[in-house]
Amino acid sequence: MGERVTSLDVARLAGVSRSAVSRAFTPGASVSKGTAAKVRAAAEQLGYRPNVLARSLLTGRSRVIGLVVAYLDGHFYPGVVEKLSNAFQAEGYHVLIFMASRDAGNLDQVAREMMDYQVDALVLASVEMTSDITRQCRDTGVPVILFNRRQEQAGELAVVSDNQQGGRLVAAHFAALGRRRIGYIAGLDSASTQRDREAGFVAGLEEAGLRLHARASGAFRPDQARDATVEMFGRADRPDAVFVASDAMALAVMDTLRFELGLNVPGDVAVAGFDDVPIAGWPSYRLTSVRQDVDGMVADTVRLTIARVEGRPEPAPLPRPVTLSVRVSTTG
Amino acid sequence: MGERVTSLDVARLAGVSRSAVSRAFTPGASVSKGTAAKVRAAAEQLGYRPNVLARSLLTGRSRVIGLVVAYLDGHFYPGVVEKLSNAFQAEGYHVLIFMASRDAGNLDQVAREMMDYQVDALVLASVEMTSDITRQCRDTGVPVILFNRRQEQAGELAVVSDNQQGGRLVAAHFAALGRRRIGYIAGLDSASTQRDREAGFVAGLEEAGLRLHARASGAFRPDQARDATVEMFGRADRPDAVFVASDAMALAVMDTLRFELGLNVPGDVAVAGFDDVPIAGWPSYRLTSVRQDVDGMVADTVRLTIARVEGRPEPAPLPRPVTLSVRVSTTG
DNA sequence: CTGAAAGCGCTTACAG
DNA sequence: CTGAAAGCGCTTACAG
Repeated sequence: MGERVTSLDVARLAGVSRSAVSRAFTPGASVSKGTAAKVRAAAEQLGYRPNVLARSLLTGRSRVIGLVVAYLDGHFYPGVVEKLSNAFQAEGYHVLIFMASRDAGNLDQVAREMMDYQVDALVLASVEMTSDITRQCRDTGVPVILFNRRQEQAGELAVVSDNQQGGRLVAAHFAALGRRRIGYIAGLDSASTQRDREAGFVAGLEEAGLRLHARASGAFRPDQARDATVEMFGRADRPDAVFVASDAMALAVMDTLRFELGLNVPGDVAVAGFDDVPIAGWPSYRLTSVRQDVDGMVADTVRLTIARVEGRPEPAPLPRPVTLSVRVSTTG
Repeated sequence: MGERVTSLDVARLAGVSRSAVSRAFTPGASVSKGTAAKVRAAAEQLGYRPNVLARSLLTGRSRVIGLVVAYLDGHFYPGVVEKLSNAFQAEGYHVLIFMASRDAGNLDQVAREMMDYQVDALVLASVEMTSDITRQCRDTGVPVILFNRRQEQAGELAVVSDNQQGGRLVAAHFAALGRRRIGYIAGLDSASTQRDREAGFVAGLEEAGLRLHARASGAFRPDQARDATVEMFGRADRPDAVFVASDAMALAVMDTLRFELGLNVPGDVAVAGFDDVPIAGWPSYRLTSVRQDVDGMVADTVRLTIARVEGRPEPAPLPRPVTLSVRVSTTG
């Protein structure tokens, strides 16, 4: 180990006190130009950098945000993690990432461990059960922000898209295309995204004088979406359009329709998804999909999180508008 | 904020000293059963958990590993991040994630910030320039482990696949299929993965009495891979087989060949990639690809990292063997 | 503007 | 096995 350089070493070399060193590294602290310059020179020479842990112990602020994610394989959350990290970094915060197992069985332990690290706030993305974890954090006074999930419970801060509007857009699109036998492949019902997307979709169908013709659940899993597709399209009166609650499932649904069931998309079936992940635009798929404003959601999340960490009573942002990326999978 | 519960609060309630509380939370410390039980009961009642920051300050160990990644959109690294996080969590470590921008321009700053957080080690994945960062860390005595990258410089610890062997496998496969006009679409030459894959591929061709017919660079970017494909296959004497240095590019190459150039895969051109990402197996692609043993690499990385953190002189592991997942894109 | 002193919450020799 | 004391590296009122 290289000998750890402390503020005292710098102070001695610069001929000032430890307080002065600390001030020289604190933006806006009252320190004369000369002192600051001497400190900076000495610090440079010794390779000194303040120990963030020691600072955190004093200030009670770690400038670390705990980010809990469960799925990194659905093509949606990797981009989210990247953008959240970058955005927090730009604000002088850093991200401690915790993987929750898919069944959320270890969520309590994860929550405790994050608290142990004195994170300033917790951002939960792609996590199913959040009641326990949020209660724990509230007791400790650590703000919790849900990303892409609402929680009915009072007092939860959530950043979401207008998922209902997304469902409604797809319904209107299907209706305008003249499709009549409409199917829906759902995500996990424990997720507000699933419930909102379906509610909006069904409402949109009703507005167009239509109703749901078939429904199955793919639980946000490609393999289960495949099974749901086989079952839904193996029946006599199969749908001529299907809305799938996420692209991760919708891509599997397209593959199943085309390669297993020999159906033409969109000739036999129009397919629409949700998230507009990069692959949706690839030539092999050209999947019509509801696009979330991820950049906007990330910006809202960072602003909301930092406000809460700093004790400002920033209100939860409005749901972000979504748009429909119309592609060949519905229009031919 | 909920009042912070400290070890002193617990000590008072349990009628013991702070030392006893500390020992009750330190596995293997000498403390009587009775005392430990009293402490545990009091801690439970107060909701006490030790402050990891304070402990780190004393012990000089944060049990935090800094993970630097640049690309989270190539379908390969998200799985890596997930597996690394899980594996470190299982060993009682946690992962502070830092996004390096693609051009690595902010790598120095990222390195400094990680040091500020007193990470116990640094794992660098998908990072191009690593010389500065590794030197900085060596000065501080923080171990640096490269994931999926070698560095020629002495003393670097790297965990890699046998990339040369991967290239060789593809060459032998193409030769066995009777392909003669062989193309290669390269990644960034600054990456050892690129250089090793190409070297192995060329060596394998030579062993089969073949040589490279065409070469272009896609720089590990799908869009540049598309351009390279258009150029390589727009010429008269186009290849009848092409090896692409990563699946992220290979999938784009397949799309370009089929949908832009109207070529049949593998009828006109056999295509092989590297990484065997999940999409490679999807019905729309069925891409032959070199599979890396990611689980093995992760295990090596965690073992190596922890050994170094604990001061044990674990040697760098051998390159992990790779296998070829043969699919329709080469065999029809 | 500057320094001495106290203290953040914990662990660890040191005695007993 | 147990407790009192020192100290990890820093910041922050408090005087000056």
